[in-house]
Amino acid sequence: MAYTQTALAALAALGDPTRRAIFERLAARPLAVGQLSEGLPVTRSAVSQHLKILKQAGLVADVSEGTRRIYRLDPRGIGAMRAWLDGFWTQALDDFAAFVDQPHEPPPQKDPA
Amino acid sequence: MAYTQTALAALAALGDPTRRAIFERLAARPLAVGQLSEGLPVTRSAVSQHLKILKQAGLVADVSEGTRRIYRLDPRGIGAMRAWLDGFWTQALDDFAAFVDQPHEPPPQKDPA
DNA sequence: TTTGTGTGTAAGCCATGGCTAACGGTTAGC
DNA sequence: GCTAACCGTTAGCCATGGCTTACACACAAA
Repeated sequence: MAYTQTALAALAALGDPTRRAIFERLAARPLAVGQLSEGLPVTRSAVSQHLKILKQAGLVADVSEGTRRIYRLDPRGIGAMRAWLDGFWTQALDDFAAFVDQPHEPPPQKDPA
Repeated sequence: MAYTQTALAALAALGDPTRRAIFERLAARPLAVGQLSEGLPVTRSAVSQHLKILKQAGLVADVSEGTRRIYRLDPRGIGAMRAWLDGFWTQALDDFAAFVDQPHEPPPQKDPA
């Protein structure tokens, strides 16, 4: 499960509101750094720093186009997060069903050691 | 799309490493707060504060069991995150395919207004 | 009621990290 | 060559938030 590290980095990256805004903005269409910063309440420098983190997390990818640098979504980070979440999805449903079906189940023992 | 707010709160909550550790620990099995803090490098008080945030994000749910309080995973928050991610998944694949199929596509215009 | 267990909460400290300003580097065009 | 446009990086400031300590509340057993 080598995707775990990528998934954790992606989760940490998308924990910041500004990075989520950048991510959602790139989902609409690929953009250069300057265009990206125009619609955001922070400096182009801040956007560049966030893009570095998003890129390391596998959430975005960039392509040089002359002097400009076009950023777009990268499926790798998103896929890693999806796989990570799916691991808990069925487990959460099972736990939920257990509490519904057996509400009087004794609680887990204090120290099974 | 009322799940968006829940998804954003869940993303912000899982951005913290300690909260991810709590979340993964609860995925193994439901636990009380005391048991939860025993396996973590922080105080029980810190765990309680994190659980409050995770609960508000719809990621965990709790049930009173005498004086103890059993926490388990809540499918709602996880489902909201999955739905939020799926909205970008196909878009990311499309963007990726566009860059692969047409690498010489002209960059987006500077200001379409 | 009294005692002990289990938990949530408030106050405060302090490190993490997001932000701006300034600089340096690269490319395109003249 | 020179100039302009675009971007990444650094240094440093400062607010956010995670942590601990101490306190307050709820429940169970005696």
